[in-house]
Amino acid sequence: MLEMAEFDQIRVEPAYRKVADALIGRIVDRTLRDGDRLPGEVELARQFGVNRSTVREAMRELESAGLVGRRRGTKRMVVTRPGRELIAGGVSRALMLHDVSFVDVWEALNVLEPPMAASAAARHLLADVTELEAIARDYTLDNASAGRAIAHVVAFFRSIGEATHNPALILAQEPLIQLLAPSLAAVIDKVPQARARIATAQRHLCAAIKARDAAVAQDWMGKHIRDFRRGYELAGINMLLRVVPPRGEE
Amino acid sequence: MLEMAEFDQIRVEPAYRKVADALIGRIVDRTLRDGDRLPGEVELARQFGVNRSTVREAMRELESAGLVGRRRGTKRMVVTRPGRELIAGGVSRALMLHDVSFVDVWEALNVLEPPMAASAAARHLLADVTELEAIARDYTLDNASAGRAIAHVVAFFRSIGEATHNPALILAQEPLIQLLAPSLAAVIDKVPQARARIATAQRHLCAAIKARDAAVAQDWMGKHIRDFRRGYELAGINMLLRVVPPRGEE
DNA sequence: ACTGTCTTGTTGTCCGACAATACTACAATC
DNA sequence: GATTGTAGTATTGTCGGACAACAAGACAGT
Repeated sequence: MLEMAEFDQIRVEPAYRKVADALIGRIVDRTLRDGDRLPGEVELARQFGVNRSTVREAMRELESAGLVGRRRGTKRMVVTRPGRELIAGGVSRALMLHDVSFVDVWEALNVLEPPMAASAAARHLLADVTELEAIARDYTLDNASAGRAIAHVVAFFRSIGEATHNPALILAQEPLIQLLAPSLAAVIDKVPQARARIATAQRHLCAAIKARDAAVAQDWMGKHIRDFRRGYELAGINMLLRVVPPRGEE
Repeated sequence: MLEMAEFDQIRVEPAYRKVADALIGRIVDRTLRDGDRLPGEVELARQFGVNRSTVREAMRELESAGLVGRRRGTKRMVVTRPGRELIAGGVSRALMLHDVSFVDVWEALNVLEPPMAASAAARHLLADVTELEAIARDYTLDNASAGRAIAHVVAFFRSIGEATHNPALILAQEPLIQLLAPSLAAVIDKVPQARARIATAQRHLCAAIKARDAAVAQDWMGKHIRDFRRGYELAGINMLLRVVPPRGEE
């Protein structure tokens, strides 16, 4: 047979995709801005010249991407900017499905967090440090239950993220925390000294960040993260195991 | 008025969300695995006891999350694991909408990439280095057009990511590359020495990674990333500007 | 100032329908 | 034997219309 250059694949996009893309385009190029109310479904169907069902399918796509949403108990859709948790949720789901292991997550945290602490020390505003100290205080006062303790630990990391004022870092950090959090319960209850060591690290981190001492902050965060790894080892958790979804929450 | 503990908000989820959640649950808990063919829409509608339209809306949600998809030119939906580009696309869109700036992206790359190079040096397999060298060669041979040059640069970063064999790092890196790439065109054409410096960095990185010398790899990647920043400065780009979506591609 | 009531617009869900096309099996042709 | 045509079925994409539930106002009654 004669050799011949292959043809490009011809892709036929269904109407609901085109509608979705059109809307996404308008949001990305800021013709539609955060808070704007979208026209109703019938109106959109009229404008695009498609059926309302088609518009609705497109809408579901935008909705799950966090680009549109409803305000509490309201009916009309408004344009929204995708929230951290939503996006990070998608990322952590993807990571789980790609068999990410505990070491993988830990390694990523080990890469990310110390420089983030340094950046927080350099860039934080006054309110950030207040918030951070409040969370550290909450942790020391309310860490009896593993669940509460972890919630505070997670909040502490998030708060350091906020203090960097860098959305890219914040969003990179979030899925890792989400993946780590559920498994921390096992660690924190099996390792007696864990709670105290976390408190110490948080105290030093607060102080270093407040004093804008990036080097010390980075250093203590490094210790902090390495402590987590030691915790896993002491708790006898095989870090090559893949991260699994949290138990059925209902 | 008497003070009284507030009630929890009661949330009424529409049927399409519940259907979507049910399906997502099955995928996340691996009852449905990658490659499995889903039942048809009518069958699903029967099982859930809802209308086909409702199933379809749920489906769009899963589809846009990358959890299901169609193989080229086939009709039935199959379960898929969300691909890097798709997930990263959502993340970079979110970052753009949150007004991430060039410094933000650069800072994140500066945090992430050097340790990734180190990790790649430590963990790579033979094939990884072959691939990496191939890409470096492609770059030196085909960098006349800015577009081609950038494509190779991006591929080089991705390849280093792959060499770490850490999905968490790979997925953290991808949105940053996606955001940086389009703007590199302006840099690479305005800074004469850029192409040569990139080639040098790639050469040293290949060598260090191949020799499993993590320290040197980390070091050169640091130089490489800092070069990008210098490039932006030389090109006179204000790094506090927010990253904008690439021009209309059609 | 608060509480019903009414109207209207919008969304969530259903039903039924049809065209286009993927899939399958089988016959026909070279 | 391998490719190509044919027919029948399953499935998706899209449409039109329908209705209940409910949010948002407007308005009146107390």
